[in-house]
Amino acid sequence: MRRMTARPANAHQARLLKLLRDGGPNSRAQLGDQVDLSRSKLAVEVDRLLETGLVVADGLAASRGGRRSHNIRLNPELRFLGVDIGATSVDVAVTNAELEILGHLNQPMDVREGPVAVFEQVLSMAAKLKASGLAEGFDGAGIGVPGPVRFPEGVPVAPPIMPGWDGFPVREALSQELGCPVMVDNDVNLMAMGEMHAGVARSVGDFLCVKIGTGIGCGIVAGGEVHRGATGSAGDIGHIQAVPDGRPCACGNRGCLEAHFSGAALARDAVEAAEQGLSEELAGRLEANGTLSAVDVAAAAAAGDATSLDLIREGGDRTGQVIAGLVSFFNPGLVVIGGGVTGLGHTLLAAIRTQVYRQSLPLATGNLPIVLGELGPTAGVIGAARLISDHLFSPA
Amino acid sequence: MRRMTARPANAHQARLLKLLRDGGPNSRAQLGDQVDLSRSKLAVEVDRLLETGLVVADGLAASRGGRRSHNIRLNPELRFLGVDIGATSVDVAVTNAELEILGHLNQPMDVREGPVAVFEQVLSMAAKLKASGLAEGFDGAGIGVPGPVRFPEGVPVAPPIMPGWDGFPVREALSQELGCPVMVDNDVNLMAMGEMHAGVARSVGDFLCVKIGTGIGCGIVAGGEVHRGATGSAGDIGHIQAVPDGRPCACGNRGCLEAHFSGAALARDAVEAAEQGLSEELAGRLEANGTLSAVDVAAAAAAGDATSLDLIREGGDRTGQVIAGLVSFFNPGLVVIGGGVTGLGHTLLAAIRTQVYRQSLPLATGNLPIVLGELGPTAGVIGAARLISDHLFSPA
DNA sequence: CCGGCTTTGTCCTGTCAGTGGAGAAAGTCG
DNA sequence: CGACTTTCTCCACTGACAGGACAAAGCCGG
Repeated sequence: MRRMTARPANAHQARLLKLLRDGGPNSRAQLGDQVDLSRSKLAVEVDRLLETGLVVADGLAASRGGRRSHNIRLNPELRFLGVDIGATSVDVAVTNAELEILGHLNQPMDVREGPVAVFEQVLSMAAKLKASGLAEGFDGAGIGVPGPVRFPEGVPVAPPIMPGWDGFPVREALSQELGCPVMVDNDVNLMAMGEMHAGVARSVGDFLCVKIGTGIGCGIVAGGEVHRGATGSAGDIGHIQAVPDGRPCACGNRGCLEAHFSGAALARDAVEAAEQGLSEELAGRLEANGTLSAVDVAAAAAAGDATSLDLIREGGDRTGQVIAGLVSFFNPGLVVIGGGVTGLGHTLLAAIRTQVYRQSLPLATGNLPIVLGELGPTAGVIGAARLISDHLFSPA
Repeated sequence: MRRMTARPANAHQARLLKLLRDGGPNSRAQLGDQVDLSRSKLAVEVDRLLETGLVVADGLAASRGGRRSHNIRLNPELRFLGVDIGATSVDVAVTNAELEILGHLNQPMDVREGPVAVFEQVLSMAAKLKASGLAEGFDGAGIGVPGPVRFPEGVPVAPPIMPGWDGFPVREALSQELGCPVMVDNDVNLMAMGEMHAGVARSVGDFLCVKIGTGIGCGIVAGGEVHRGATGSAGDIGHIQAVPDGRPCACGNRGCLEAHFSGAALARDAVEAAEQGLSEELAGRLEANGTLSAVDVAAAAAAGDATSLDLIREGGDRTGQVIAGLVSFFNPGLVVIGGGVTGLGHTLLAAIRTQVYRQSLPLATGNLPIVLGELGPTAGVIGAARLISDHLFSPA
């Protein structure tokens, strides 16, 4: 199949495409109910969309007591590629135009190997997905990187944990390789978009999405729009001071949140605890694997290891204190916790909640749910697909 | 004169009104350059606005080498009332439709006297402004209160420092008394709007406006729009923890920013220092007045008093630490410092800057101006007038 | 099988917003 | 006084859109 190149010609068409994406197949009449256009005008726009091939009419729906309606849906052959580059792994997924995941691959990989090596990996994963028959090509791709991005250009800027990526033209390079439009964003923003599209944050206008993985970041959604900040570094909360004169951080300061709690910090603390003989559980795991990760701590905690539970609780306290400040400041309607360490589950969540509810003002916390993300590792790739679909489903 | 009741009939008219408000008088041709409409269409819309009386054509401009143009301007008889209720004083100003202040009154008053007493005061000040011939009536009023507001209804909610105001229908009551439309917002948000309209934040899309007065608050502007949060309490940063296990705060917690630095905290610390004999300068002033305020500390500091300078510096450090976190989180393009304690001037500013530049990431601070507000005590009333004019200059 | 009823989709006409060109009005300048 | 410029007005043409009439296609009960 030849890839789609059409874009909606006007705001009406854009609106219709997004309704079909978010609400699934619909009859013309159902669309008319949602879009405040006359039936005639609607019919015209739908016909034009049918001509472009962006949507198709396949078959008739069951009757509801009258003439049967045509099923209007997004072209089922459209394919988006969602790429989520984490600090230590790469996720690549194919979705249809309704952003349903058709195939998903995950591969451990260190971003610090640089853009060239990572791109090679991403492309080979995309090729594998294609080879398995899920796609013949891609109509668009979204990609998230673990650092600040100059959004309009799709270029990472001054990323602390990914040297070598600074200024690398991610958007342009990937667009060239894949032969389709590409949008680039920070991975945390994409997670927020994912949860907003298909996760816990559906229909919430203002929320925060805290991602705790190798580092810590926070997606900010205000009025339904992702807030990226003046230089694309909004949400970079890993280096907010959590502990005065605390642990030294890679950034040069002391007491940064990330230095006290994150996947990396937790692993480090666990190794320390094991070596000091504080926990047999952790020591055993360290001996077995030669190293420890957040997953080990989670497992040890699940097995009742007190030291691990303490580590998690303490980290949750630190994180909760910082989030409490952000809640006072931003007054979100929802806080989503996600990322690798969500395996720590309810021990972590309880600690965070306690701190936030204790420290923030009642008005801000009165009706504030603090919940785990619903989509887990797929939030990023869904958000990435959503990013590019938002772009392609807007008037050119 | 009968008050204006007309509103723009469509988006074009709204756009034109705002251009005239922000850019002053213009010819039809100049308007046409800014609005992307054909001359004919523009002429039609301008004529309709002339019919409504919202704008007037008074006289001809000097020729620029051809036919002289008509001066189109907002009706110079339009009057807005801007009200800024602070914790300890009330500001009331009259503006024309271009939001220029025609008259401004300030009166000390404690908000805790409750809405009835404060309203009486506001109305008498408004009456005095009318009596002095500045206005025959008001076409709209904006009012800021020092606490969270449920914005759509214009009702304060759970305001910590203004008991008795909770749920009081400010908008409705004032609208009834003045006989014109009224909008209500948090005072800090209005300060931000004021600085955005006519102050240092002109043409900045994302910025923070920290107001340090009796308490501390922060106006948040994202994408040119004020962010009010899920329950209207966004920007309430006074109770973010600045010092672990620090001073007890009225809110029940310890170490809140406001407990360590604010007009009230500074006065308290100054009295303490004077009583402990740490500063002759302050002790002298305390003896003279029987009390000390932030103004005294500012004066003492200006006179070189080391203790006062230390107090200011320490407060600036605390505030700077909190702002540093907010800068990392929000990544603003500008930080404005305003409110009563800006009399502390550059000592304060320097301390804040030092902390922010030291603690926030380079990308977020690289090109981040941290400046004092330009409008001083008029920021609030200008912002209030702007609020209601934004409302009235939008299609009904 | 037929006629009333419902729902869906199509067609057509009238209205209104908006464009762009012609030209009138009112200047400047040499 | 005439050539040129700028501003504003008028008018005819286009296209977006609403809303009603109507056709198509189903249901159901008799």
